[in-house]
Amino acid sequence: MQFCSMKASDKMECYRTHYSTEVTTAQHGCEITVAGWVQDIREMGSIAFLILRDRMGTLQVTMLKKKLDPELFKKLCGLNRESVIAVRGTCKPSDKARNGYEVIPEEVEILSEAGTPLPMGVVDKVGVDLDTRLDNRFIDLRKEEVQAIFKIRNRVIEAAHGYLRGNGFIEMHSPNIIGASSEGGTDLFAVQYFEKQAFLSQSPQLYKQTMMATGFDRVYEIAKYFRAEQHNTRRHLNESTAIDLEMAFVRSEEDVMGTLERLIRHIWDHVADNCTDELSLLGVSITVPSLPMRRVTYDEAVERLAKSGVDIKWGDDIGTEAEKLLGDLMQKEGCEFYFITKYPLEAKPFYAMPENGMADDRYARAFDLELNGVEITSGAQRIHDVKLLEERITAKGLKPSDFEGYLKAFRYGMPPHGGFGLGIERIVMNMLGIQNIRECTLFPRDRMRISP
RNA sequence: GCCCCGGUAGUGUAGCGGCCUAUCAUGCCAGCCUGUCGAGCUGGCGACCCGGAUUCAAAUUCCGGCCGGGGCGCCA
Repeated sequence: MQFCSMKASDKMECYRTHYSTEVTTAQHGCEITVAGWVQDIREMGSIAFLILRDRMGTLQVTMLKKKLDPELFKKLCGLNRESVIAVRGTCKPSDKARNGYEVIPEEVEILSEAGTPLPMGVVDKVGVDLDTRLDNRFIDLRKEEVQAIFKIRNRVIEAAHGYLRGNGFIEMHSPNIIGASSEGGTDLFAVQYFEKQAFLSQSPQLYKQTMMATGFDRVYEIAKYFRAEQHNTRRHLNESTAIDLEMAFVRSEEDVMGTLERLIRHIWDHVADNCTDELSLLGVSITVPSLPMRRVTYDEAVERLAKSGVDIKWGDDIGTEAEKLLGDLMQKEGCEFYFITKYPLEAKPFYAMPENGMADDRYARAFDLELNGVEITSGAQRIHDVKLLEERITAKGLKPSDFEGYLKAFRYGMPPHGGFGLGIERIVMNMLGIQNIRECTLFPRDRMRISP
Protein backbone atom coordinates (compact mmCIF):
# COMPACT_ATOMS: atom_id res chain seq x y z
CA MET A 1 0.00 0.00 0.00
CA GLN A 2 1.59 3.19 -1.10
CA PHE A 3 -0.19 5.11 1.65
CA CYS A 4 1.54 3.01 4.27
CA SER A 5 4.90 4.25 3.16
CA MET A 6 3.69 7.83 3.16
CA LYS A 7 5.31 9.88 5.84
CA ALA A 8 3.17 11.83 8.18
CA SER A 9 3.43 15.37 6.97
CA ASP A 10 2.34 18.68 8.37
CA LYS A 11 -0.22 19.13 5.69
CA MET A 12 -2.86 16.82 4.45
CA GLU A 13 -1.74 15.78 0.99
CA CYS A 14 -5.18 14.71 -0.10
CA TYR A 15 -8.63 14.70 1.41
CA ARG A 16 -9.16 10.99 1.09
CA THR A 17 -6.89 8.00 0.73
CA HIS A 18 -9.63 5.48 1.47
CA TYR A 19 -13.37 5.19 1.60
CA SER A 20 -14.80 3.81 4.84
CA THR A 21 -15.28 0.28 3.59
CA GLU A 22 -12.07 0.15 1.54
CA VAL A 23 -9.87 -0.10 4.59
CA THR A 24 -8.54 -3.62 5.15
CA THR A 25 -6.08 -5.24 7.52
CA ALA A 26 -3.36 -4.01 5.14
CA GLN A 27 -3.95 -0.48 6.40
CA HIS A 28 -3.93 -1.41 10.06
CA GLY A 29 -1.26 0.56 11.85
CA CYS A 30 -0.85 2.90 8.88
CA GLU A 31 -1.79 6.47 8.34
CA ILE A 32 -4.94 7.06 6.33
CA THR A 33 -7.04 10.05 5.44
CA VAL A 34 -10.80 9.80 5.35
CA ALA A 35 -13.42 12.36 4.43
CA GLY A 36 -17.14 12.75 4.57
CA TRP A 37 -20.09 13.96 6.61
CA VAL A 38 -20.18 13.94 10.40
CA GLN A 39 -23.11 11.68 11.07
CA ASP A 40 -22.92 11.63 14.85
CA ILE A 41 -20.67 12.49 17.74
CA ARG A 42 -20.95 10.61 21.02
CA GLU A 43 -18.97 12.30 23.70
CA MET A 44 -18.61 10.35 26.95
CA GLY A 45 -16.26 12.40 29.02
CA SER A 46 -12.79 11.07 28.51
CA ILE A 47 -13.56 9.32 25.28
CA ALA A 48 -15.53 10.41 22.27
CA PHE A 49 -16.63 8.76 19.07
CA LEU A 50 -17.28 10.49 15.78
CA ILE A 51 -19.13 8.60 13.08
CA LEU A 52 -18.08 9.72 9.62
CA ARG A 53 -20.15 8.85 6.57
CA ASP A 54 -19.00 8.63 2.97
CA ARG A 55 -20.59 7.12 -0.13
CA MET A 56 -19.49 3.62 0.83
CA GLY A 57 -20.65 3.59 4.42
CA THR A 58 -19.55 4.83 7.83
CA LEU A 59 -16.45 4.61 9.97
CA GLN A 60 -15.51 5.56 13.50
CA VAL A 61 -13.05 8.17 14.60
CA THR A 62 -12.09 7.54 18.22
CA MET A 63 -10.78 10.30 20.46
CA LEU A 64 -9.21 9.67 23.83
CA LYS A 65 -9.12 12.96 25.70
CA LYS A 66 -5.89 12.16 27.56
CA LYS A 67 -3.99 11.15 24.46
CA LEU A 68 -5.25 13.77 22.05
CA ASP A 69 -4.21 17.37 21.64
CA PRO A 70 -6.89 19.31 23.61
CA GLU A 71 -7.42 21.71 20.70
CA LEU A 72 -8.08 18.86 18.33
CA PHE A 73 -10.41 17.12 20.78
CA LYS A 74 -12.42 20.28 21.22
CA LYS A 75 -12.50 20.98 17.51
CA LEU A 76 -13.82 17.52 16.67
CA CYS A 77 -16.34 17.31 19.49
CA GLY A 78 -17.67 20.78 18.77
CA LEU A 79 -18.63 20.03 15.19
CA ASN A 80 -22.23 20.23 14.12
CA ARG A 81 -23.72 17.08 12.69
CA GLU A 82 -23.53 16.82 8.88
CA SER A 83 -20.49 19.06 8.64
CA VAL A 84 -17.99 17.91 6.01
CA ILE A 85 -14.50 17.11 7.25
CA ALA A 86 -11.32 15.30 6.31
CA VAL A 87 -9.45 13.45 9.02
CA ARG A 88 -5.87 12.26 8.83
CA GLY A 89 -4.93 9.70 11.43
CA THR A 90 -3.78 6.24 12.30
CA CYS A 91 -5.87 3.27 11.39
CA LYS A 92 -6.08 1.04 14.43
CA PRO A 93 -7.65 -2.40 14.43
CA SER A 94 -10.56 -2.69 16.83
CA ASP A 95 -13.20 -5.34 17.19
CA LYS A 96 -15.37 -2.87 19.07
CA ALA A 97 -15.62 -0.50 16.13
CA ARG A 98 -17.58 -0.95 12.93
CA ASN A 99 -15.59 -2.34 9.98
CA GLY A 100 -13.02 -3.70 12.46
CA TYR A 101 -10.99 -0.52 12.68
CA GLU A 102 -11.06 2.97 14.08
CA VAL A 103 -9.20 6.11 13.15
CA ILE A 104 -7.13 7.85 15.80
CA PRO A 105 -7.06 11.43 14.52
CA GLU A 106 -3.96 13.49 14.13
CA GLU A 107 -5.34 16.27 12.02
CA VAL A 108 -8.76 17.44 10.96
CA GLU A 109 -9.72 19.83 8.26
CA ILE A 110 -13.21 21.29 8.37
CA LEU A 111 -14.29 21.61 4.75
CA SER A 112 -17.81 22.82 5.39
CA GLU A 113 -19.64 23.50 8.60
CA ALA A 114 -23.30 22.47 8.71
CA GLY A 115 -25.86 24.85 10.13
CA THR A 116 -28.13 23.91 12.98
CA PRO A 117 -30.78 22.74 13.48
CA LEU A 118 -30.96 20.55 10.41
CA PRO A 119 -34.16 20.87 8.38
CA MET A 120 -34.49 17.13 8.85
CA GLY A 121 -32.31 14.51 10.46
CA VAL A 122 -30.35 11.91 8.53
CA VAL A 123 -30.28 9.32 11.30
CA ASP A 124 -32.87 10.68 13.73
CA LYS A 125 -35.26 8.19 15.19
CA VAL A 126 -38.38 10.08 14.18
CA GLY A 127 -40.42 9.76 11.02
CA VAL A 128 -40.27 12.39 8.31
CA ASP A 129 -43.08 13.07 5.86
CA LEU A 130 -42.32 12.48 2.20
CA ASP A 131 -43.11 16.11 1.54
CA THR A 132 -40.52 17.29 4.08
CA ARG A 133 -38.05 14.82 2.63
CA LEU A 134 -38.60 16.11 -0.88
CA ASP A 135 -38.29 19.72 0.26
CA ASN A 136 -34.88 18.76 1.67
CA ARG A 137 -33.97 16.14 -0.88
CA PHE A 138 -30.22 16.84 -0.67
CA ILE A 139 -30.33 15.70 2.95
CA ASP A 140 -32.83 12.92 2.33
CA LEU A 141 -30.44 11.51 -0.26
CA ARG A 142 -27.76 11.16 2.41
CA LYS A 143 -29.68 8.23 3.84
CA GLU A 144 -28.27 4.95 2.68
CA GLU A 145 -31.67 3.43 1.99
CA VAL A 146 -32.62 6.39 -0.18
CA GLN A 147 -29.29 6.19 -1.99
CA ALA A 148 -29.92 2.49 -2.51
CA ILE A 149 -33.00 3.26 -4.61
CA PHE A 150 -30.95 5.42 -6.95
CA LYS A 151 -28.03 3.02 -7.10
CA ILE A 152 -30.51 0.39 -8.22
CA ARG A 153 -32.15 2.79 -10.65
CA ASN A 154 -28.71 3.45 -12.10
CA ARG A 155 -28.21 -0.30 -12.62
CA VAL A 156 -31.60 -0.57 -14.30
CA ILE A 157 -30.57 2.06 -16.82
CA GLU A 158 -27.10 0.57 -17.18
CA ALA A 159 -28.69 -2.81 -17.94
CA ALA A 160 -30.95 -1.25 -20.55
CA HIS A 161 -28.06 0.47 -22.30
CA GLY A 162 -26.03 -2.71 -22.19
CA TYR A 163 -28.75 -4.97 -23.50
CA LEU A 164 -29.98 -2.66 -26.23
CA ARG A 165 -26.57 -1.64 -27.55
CA GLY A 166 -25.60 -5.30 -27.52
CA ASN A 167 -28.60 -6.03 -29.70
CA GLY A 168 -28.08 -3.48 -32.42
CA PHE A 169 -30.02 -0.54 -31.02
CA ILE A 170 -28.54 2.90 -31.21
CA GLU A 171 -29.35 5.61 -28.75
CA MET A 172 -31.19 8.64 -30.06
CA HIS A 173 -32.36 11.91 -28.56
CA SER A 174 -35.53 13.47 -29.78
CA PRO A 175 -36.57 17.04 -29.09
CA ASN A 176 -38.48 17.81 -25.92
CA ILE A 177 -39.81 21.02 -27.38
CA ILE A 178 -42.34 20.28 -30.07
CA GLY A 179 -44.77 22.14 -32.28
CA ALA A 180 -48.52 21.78 -32.10
CA SER A 181 -49.01 18.31 -33.48
CA SER A 182 -49.02 15.57 -30.92
CA GLU A 183 -50.16 12.01 -30.63
CA GLY A 184 -53.11 13.00 -28.48
CA GLY A 185 -54.50 11.29 -25.41
CA THR A 186 -52.98 13.67 -22.90
CA ASP A 187 -52.71 17.36 -22.14
CA LEU A 188 -49.43 19.05 -22.94
CA PHE A 189 -47.53 21.80 -21.18
CA ALA A 190 -47.49 24.93 -23.32
CA VAL A 191 -44.28 26.91 -23.58
CA GLN A 192 -43.51 30.16 -25.29
CA TYR A 193 -41.02 29.55 -28.10
CA PHE A 194 -40.03 33.02 -29.27
CA GLU A 195 -43.05 34.26 -31.20
CA LYS A 196 -44.64 30.81 -31.44
CA GLN A 197 -46.47 28.56 -29.07
CA ALA A 198 -44.75 25.25 -28.46
CA PHE A 199 -45.20 22.31 -26.09
CA LEU A 200 -43.18 19.92 -24.02
CA SER A 201 -43.30 16.49 -25.61
CA GLN A 202 -45.42 13.77 -24.11
CA SER A 203 -43.14 11.08 -25.58
CA PRO A 204 -40.67 10.56 -28.43
CA GLN A 205 -43.26 8.44 -30.24
CA LEU A 206 -43.51 10.31 -33.50
CA TYR A 207 -39.75 10.86 -33.71
CA LYS A 208 -38.69 7.32 -33.05
CA GLN A 209 -41.17 6.18 -35.69
CA THR A 210 -39.72 8.75 -38.07
CA MET A 211 -36.32 7.17 -37.39
CA MET A 212 -37.69 3.92 -38.82
CA ALA A 213 -37.70 5.58 -42.23
CA THR A 214 -33.95 6.22 -42.05
CA GLY A 215 -32.47 2.76 -42.12
CA PHE A 216 -31.15 2.76 -38.58
CA ASP A 217 -33.68 -0.03 -37.97
CA ARG A 218 -33.32 -0.12 -34.21
CA VAL A 219 -33.32 2.93 -31.97
CA TYR A 220 -33.93 3.65 -28.32
CA GLU A 221 -34.03 6.65 -26.09
CA ILE A 222 -33.98 7.27 -22.37
CA ALA A 223 -36.85 9.64 -22.80
CA LYS A 224 -38.60 12.28 -20.77
CA TYR A 225 -42.39 12.33 -20.79
CA PHE A 226 -44.08 15.58 -19.90
CA ARG A 227 -47.78 15.25 -19.21
CA ALA A 228 -50.03 18.02 -18.00
CA GLU A 229 -52.58 15.71 -16.44
CA GLN A 230 -53.97 16.87 -13.12
CA HIS A 231 -53.47 13.50 -11.56
CA ASN A 232 -52.60 13.30 -7.94
CA THR A 233 -51.74 9.70 -7.23
CA ARG A 234 -48.89 7.61 -5.90
CA ARG A 235 -48.05 6.27 -9.36
CA HIS A 236 -48.11 9.34 -11.58
CA LEU A 237 -45.59 12.08 -12.24
CA ASN A 238 -45.91 15.05 -14.55
CA GLU A 239 -42.35 14.52 -15.68
CA SER A 240 -41.31 10.91 -15.98
CA THR A 241 -38.56 8.89 -17.61
CA ALA A 242 -38.85 5.92 -19.93
CA ILE A 243 -36.86 3.45 -21.94
CA ASP A 244 -38.45 4.05 -25.28
CA LEU A 245 -37.59 1.98 -28.32
CA GLU A 246 -38.64 1.30 -31.85
CA MET A 247 -37.55 -1.53 -34.18
CA ALA A 248 -38.10 -2.04 -37.89
CA PHE A 249 -38.90 -5.10 -40.02
CA VAL A 250 -41.04 -6.72 -37.38
CA ARG A 251 -43.54 -9.34 -38.50
CA SER A 252 -45.91 -8.66 -35.66
CA GLU A 253 -46.12 -7.25 -32.15
CA GLU A 254 -44.73 -10.59 -30.96
CA ASP A 255 -41.28 -9.54 -32.20
CA VAL A 256 -41.50 -6.42 -30.05
CA MET A 257 -42.80 -8.31 -27.03
CA GLY A 258 -39.91 -10.76 -27.36
CA THR A 259 -37.42 -7.90 -27.23
CA LEU A 260 -39.23 -6.39 -24.27
CA GLU A 261 -39.32 -9.53 -22.19
CA ARG A 262 -35.66 -10.28 -22.85
CA LEU A 263 -34.81 -6.70 -21.90
CA ILE A 264 -36.79 -7.03 -18.67
CA ARG A 265 -35.15 -10.31 -17.82
CA HIS A 266 -31.74 -8.75 -18.43
CA ILE A 267 -32.56 -5.78 -16.20
CA TRP A 268 -33.74 -8.01 -13.36
CA ASP A 269 -30.70 -10.22 -13.81
CA HIS A 270 -28.33 -7.26 -13.76
CA VAL A 271 -29.89 -5.78 -10.64
CA ALA A 272 -29.90 -9.14 -8.88
CA ASP A 273 -26.21 -9.58 -9.72
CA ASN A 274 -25.01 -6.09 -8.88
CA CYS A 275 -27.25 -4.76 -6.14
CA THR A 276 -27.20 -7.39 -3.42
CA ASP A 277 -26.25 -4.86 -0.73
CA GLU A 278 -28.86 -2.35 -1.81
CA LEU A 279 -31.58 -4.97 -2.10
CA SER A 280 -30.91 -6.40 1.33
CA LEU A 281 -30.75 -2.90 2.80
CA LEU A 282 -34.23 -2.30 1.42
CA GLY A 283 -35.37 -5.75 2.49
CA VAL A 284 -36.29 -6.70 -1.04
CA SER A 285 -35.68 -9.95 -2.82
CA ILE A 286 -36.30 -10.03 -6.54
CA THR A 287 -37.05 -12.93 -8.81
CA VAL A 288 -35.68 -12.93 -12.32
CA PRO A 289 -38.69 -13.74 -14.51
CA SER A 290 -38.65 -16.83 -16.66
CA LEU A 291 -39.53 -16.52 -20.33
CA PRO A 292 -41.77 -16.42 -22.14
CA MET A 293 -43.95 -14.22 -19.99
CA ARG A 294 -47.60 -15.06 -19.88
CA ARG A 295 -49.80 -13.53 -22.58
CA VAL A 296 -53.41 -12.78 -21.71
CA THR A 297 -55.64 -11.31 -24.37
CA TYR A 298 -57.84 -8.36 -23.53
CA ASP A 299 -60.90 -10.55 -24.05
CA GLU A 300 -59.57 -13.17 -21.64
CA ALA A 301 -58.79 -10.49 -19.08
CA VAL A 302 -62.30 -9.06 -19.34
CA GLU A 303 -63.78 -12.54 -19.03
CA ARG A 304 -61.71 -13.39 -15.97
CA LEU A 305 -62.65 -10.13 -14.33
CA ALA A 306 -66.32 -10.76 -15.10
CA LYS A 307 -66.05 -14.08 -13.29
CA SER A 308 -64.67 -12.20 -10.30
CA GLY A 309 -67.59 -9.81 -10.39
CA VAL A 310 -65.99 -6.85 -12.17
CA ASP A 311 -67.75 -5.92 -15.38
CA ILE A 312 -65.89 -4.01 -18.02
CA LYS A 313 -67.73 -2.78 -21.04
CA TRP A 314 -66.02 -4.22 -24.09
CA GLY A 315 -63.80 -1.58 -25.63
CA ASP A 316 -63.17 0.30 -22.41
CA ASP A 317 -59.76 0.38 -20.88
CA ILE A 318 -59.24 -1.79 -17.82
CA GLY A 319 -59.60 0.56 -14.83
CA THR A 320 -57.22 0.81 -11.91
CA GLU A 321 -59.24 -1.36 -9.54
CA ALA A 322 -59.81 -4.03 -12.18
CA GLU A 323 -56.14 -3.88 -13.13
CA LYS A 324 -55.14 -4.54 -9.52
CA LEU A 325 -57.61 -7.40 -9.24
CA LEU A 326 -56.22 -8.95 -12.42
CA GLY A 327 -52.75 -8.55 -10.92
CA ASP A 328 -53.88 -10.51 -7.85
CA LEU A 329 -55.44 -13.22 -9.99
CA MET A 330 -52.27 -13.58 -12.05
CA GLN A 331 -50.05 -13.61 -9.00
CA LYS A 332 -52.01 -16.58 -7.68
CA GLU A 333 -50.91 -18.34 -10.83
CA GLY A 334 -47.32 -17.38 -10.18
CA CYS A 335 -47.13 -14.59 -12.77
CA GLU A 336 -45.61 -11.34 -11.55
CA PHE A 337 -45.24 -10.21 -15.14
CA TYR A 338 -47.82 -10.71 -17.85
CA PHE A 339 -48.79 -9.13 -21.13
CA ILE A 340 -52.28 -7.99 -21.93
CA THR A 341 -52.54 -8.35 -25.70
CA LYS A 342 -55.00 -7.70 -28.51
CA TYR A 343 -56.56 -4.55 -27.14
CA PRO A 344 -59.65 -3.13 -28.78
CA LEU A 345 -58.44 -0.84 -31.54
CA GLU A 346 -60.50 2.05 -30.19
CA ALA A 347 -58.73 1.92 -26.85
CA LYS A 348 -55.30 2.50 -28.41
CA PRO A 349 -53.65 5.51 -30.10
CA PHE A 350 -53.99 6.12 -33.81
CA TYR A 351 -50.58 4.69 -34.68
CA ALA A 352 -51.37 1.20 -33.34
CA MET A 353 -51.63 -1.40 -36.08
CA PRO A 354 -55.14 -2.84 -36.55
CA GLU A 355 -55.09 -6.61 -36.23
CA ASN A 356 -55.78 -7.29 -39.91
CA GLY A 357 -54.55 -4.00 -41.30
CA MET A 358 -58.03 -2.56 -41.77
CA ALA A 359 -59.12 0.77 -40.32
CA ASP A 360 -62.29 -0.74 -38.88
CA ASP A 361 -60.70 -3.81 -37.27
CA ARG A 362 -61.91 -4.83 -33.86
CA TYR A 363 -58.50 -5.38 -32.28
CA ALA A 364 -55.09 -3.74 -32.35
CA ARG A 365 -51.68 -5.35 -32.36
CA ALA A 366 -51.07 -3.59 -29.10
CA PHE A 367 -50.03 -4.80 -25.69
CA ASP A 368 -49.32 -3.64 -22.18
CA LEU A 369 -46.84 -5.30 -19.88
CA GLU A 370 -48.14 -5.50 -16.34
CA LEU A 371 -46.09 -6.04 -13.21
CA ASN A 372 -48.15 -6.97 -10.17
CA GLY A 373 -51.18 -5.18 -11.48
CA VAL A 374 -49.46 -2.00 -12.59
CA GLU A 375 -48.84 -1.08 -16.20
CA ILE A 376 -45.11 -0.63 -16.77
CA THR A 377 -45.03 -0.75 -20.55
CA SER A 378 -47.29 0.09 -23.42
CA GLY A 379 -46.36 -1.02 -26.91
CA ALA A 380 -47.55 -2.11 -30.32
CA GLN A 381 -46.75 -2.86 -33.86
CA ARG A 382 -47.31 0.45 -35.63
CA ILE A 383 -49.07 1.31 -38.82
CA HIS A 384 -46.57 1.83 -41.64
CA ASP A 385 -49.04 2.34 -44.47
CA VAL A 386 -49.68 6.04 -44.83
CA LYS A 387 -53.23 5.66 -46.16
CA LEU A 388 -54.24 3.52 -43.21
CA LEU A 389 -52.48 5.89 -40.84
CA GLU A 390 -54.42 8.86 -42.22
CA GLU A 391 -57.66 6.93 -41.83
CA ARG A 392 -56.87 6.13 -38.23
CA ILE A 393 -55.91 9.73 -37.45
CA THR A 394 -59.24 10.84 -38.87
CA ALA A 395 -61.12 8.11 -36.99
CA LYS A 396 -59.60 9.45 -33.75
CA GLY A 397 -61.03 12.87 -34.50
CA LEU A 398 -57.67 14.37 -35.40
CA LYS A 399 -56.65 16.08 -38.61
CA PRO A 400 -54.06 14.42 -40.84
CA SER A 401 -52.96 17.88 -41.98
CA ASP A 402 -51.74 18.56 -38.42
CA PHE A 403 -49.38 15.58 -38.74
CA GLU A 404 -47.88 16.41 -42.09
CA GLY A 405 -44.26 16.40 -40.87
CA TYR A 406 -44.76 12.95 -39.40
CA LEU A 407 -46.78 11.53 -42.29
CA LYS A 408 -44.19 12.61 -44.80
CA ALA A 409 -41.78 10.04 -43.35
CA PHE A 410 -44.25 7.33 -44.32
CA ARG A 411 -44.55 8.30 -47.99
CA TYR A 412 -41.06 7.46 -49.25
CA GLY A 413 -40.32 4.04 -47.88
CA MET A 414 -41.31 3.04 -44.34
CA PRO A 415 -40.71 -0.52 -43.18
CA PRO A 416 -43.06 -2.39 -40.84
CA HIS A 417 -42.10 -1.53 -37.28
CA GLY A 418 -43.09 -1.53 -33.67
CA GLY A 419 -41.91 -0.48 -30.26
CA PHE A 420 -42.75 0.37 -26.70
CA GLY A 421 -42.20 2.75 -23.82
CA LEU A 422 -41.08 1.32 -20.51
CA GLY A 423 -41.45 3.61 -17.51
CA ILE A 424 -38.28 3.72 -15.42
CA GLU A 425 -39.90 5.03 -12.23
CA ARG A 426 -42.61 2.42 -12.60
CA ILE A 427 -39.98 -0.32 -12.94
CA VAL A 428 -38.07 0.82 -9.86
CA MET A 429 -41.24 1.34 -7.85
CA ASN A 430 -42.63 -2.09 -8.56
CA MET A 431 -39.33 -3.91 -8.46
CA LEU A 432 -38.69 -2.57 -4.96
CA GLY A 433 -42.24 -2.45 -3.66
CA ILE A 434 -42.07 1.32 -3.11
CA GLN A 435 -45.48 2.81 -2.40
CA ASN A 436 -44.98 6.27 -3.87
CA ILE A 437 -43.46 6.87 -7.31
CA ARG A 438 -42.04 10.22 -6.14
CA GLU A 439 -39.43 8.24 -4.21
CA CYS A 440 -38.13 6.79 -7.47
CA THR A 441 -37.05 10.04 -9.06
CA LEU A 442 -34.61 12.51 -7.54
CA PHE A 443 -36.63 15.67 -7.87
CA PRO A 444 -40.20 14.72 -8.70
CA ARG A 445 -42.58 16.95 -10.59
CA ASP A 446 -46.16 16.44 -9.56
CA ARG A 447 -49.37 18.42 -9.54
CA MET A 448 -48.13 20.76 -6.80
CA ARG A 449 -44.37 20.52 -6.88
CA ILE A 450 -41.99 22.32 -9.19
CA SER A 451 -39.26 22.83 -6.63
CA PRO A 452 -36.66 21.80 -5.78
C1' G B 1 -61.70 17.63 -14.36
C1' C B 2 -64.50 15.02 -10.19
C1' C B 3 -64.49 13.23 -4.94
C1' C B 4 -62.47 12.62 0.10
C1' C B 5 -58.78 14.20 3.94
C1' G B 6 -55.19 17.16 6.49
C1' G B 7 -52.03 21.66 8.30
C1' U B 8 -49.62 22.05 16.51
C1' A B 9 -41.62 23.47 18.35
C1' G B 10 -36.20 22.10 13.32
C1' U B 11 -38.58 16.87 12.74
C1' G B 12 -42.66 13.32 13.91
C1' U B 13 -46.89 13.60 17.08
C1' A B 14 -50.97 14.09 21.51
C1' G B 15 -54.86 17.36 22.48
C1' C B 16 -60.57 18.28 19.11
C1' G B 17 -64.79 24.53 23.30
C1' G B 18 -62.69 26.20 29.70
C1' C B 19 -58.40 21.18 33.28
C1' C B 20 -53.45 24.25 27.39
C1' U B 21 -48.91 28.87 31.08
C1' A B 22 -50.26 22.82 24.94
C1' U B 23 -48.38 16.18 25.56
C1' C B 24 -44.60 12.88 24.23
C1' A B 25 -40.51 11.62 21.32
C1' U B 26 -36.60 13.36 18.46
C1' G B 27 -33.46 17.60 17.79
C1' C B 28 -30.71 21.79 19.78
C1' C B 29 -27.94 24.12 24.21
C1' A B 30 -25.39 23.21 29.07
C1' G B 31 -23.52 19.55 32.55
C1' C B 32 -21.96 14.28 34.11
C1' C B 33 -19.82 9.70 32.29
C1' U B 34 -13.09 5.62 29.13
C1' G B 35 -15.87 1.71 24.58
C1' U B 36 -20.28 4.22 22.44
C1' C B 37 -22.69 2.39 17.97
C1' G B 38 -31.27 3.71 18.52
C1' A B 39 -25.68 5.21 24.27
C1' G B 40 -27.46 6.73 29.23
C1' C B 41 -28.60 10.39 33.16
C1' U B 42 -29.76 15.79 34.88
C1' G B 43 -31.31 20.72 33.62
C1' G B 44 -32.82 24.10 29.81
C1' C B 45 -34.73 25.91 24.58
C1' G B 46 -38.37 25.60 20.98
C1' A B 47 -44.93 25.27 18.09
C1' C B 48 -51.22 25.87 17.51
C1' C B 49 -50.75 28.03 8.57
C1' C B 50 -53.15 33.12 7.49
C1' G B 51 -57.59 36.33 7.73
C1' G B 52 -62.47 36.97 9.29
C1' A B 53 -66.87 35.16 12.25
C1' U B 54 -69.52 32.67 16.56
C1' U B 55 -68.77 32.51 21.98
C1' C B 56 -68.05 34.92 28.59
C1' A B 57 -64.09 31.58 26.59
C1' A B 58 -61.28 28.95 20.17
C1' A B 59 -55.38 24.88 18.82
C1' U B 60 -60.42 22.91 19.13
C1' U B 61 -66.69 25.36 15.88
C1' C B 62 -68.02 28.09 11.10
C1' C B 63 -66.55 30.85 6.44
C1' G B 64 -62.71 32.38 3.07
C1' G B 65 -57.61 32.06 1.61
C1' C B 66 -52.84 29.66 1.27
C1' C B 67 -50.15 25.06 1.49
C1' G B 68 -50.25 19.85 1.30
C1' G B 69 -51.90 14.35 1.16
C1' G B 70 -54.93 10.53 -1.16
C1' G B 71 -58.62 8.21 -4.57
C1' C B 72 -60.94 8.24 -9.52
C1' G B 73 -60.47 9.45 -14.60
C1' C B 74 -56.02 9.26 -17.86
C1' C B 75 -51.50 7.03 -18.35
C1' A B 76 -45.40 5.11 -17.95
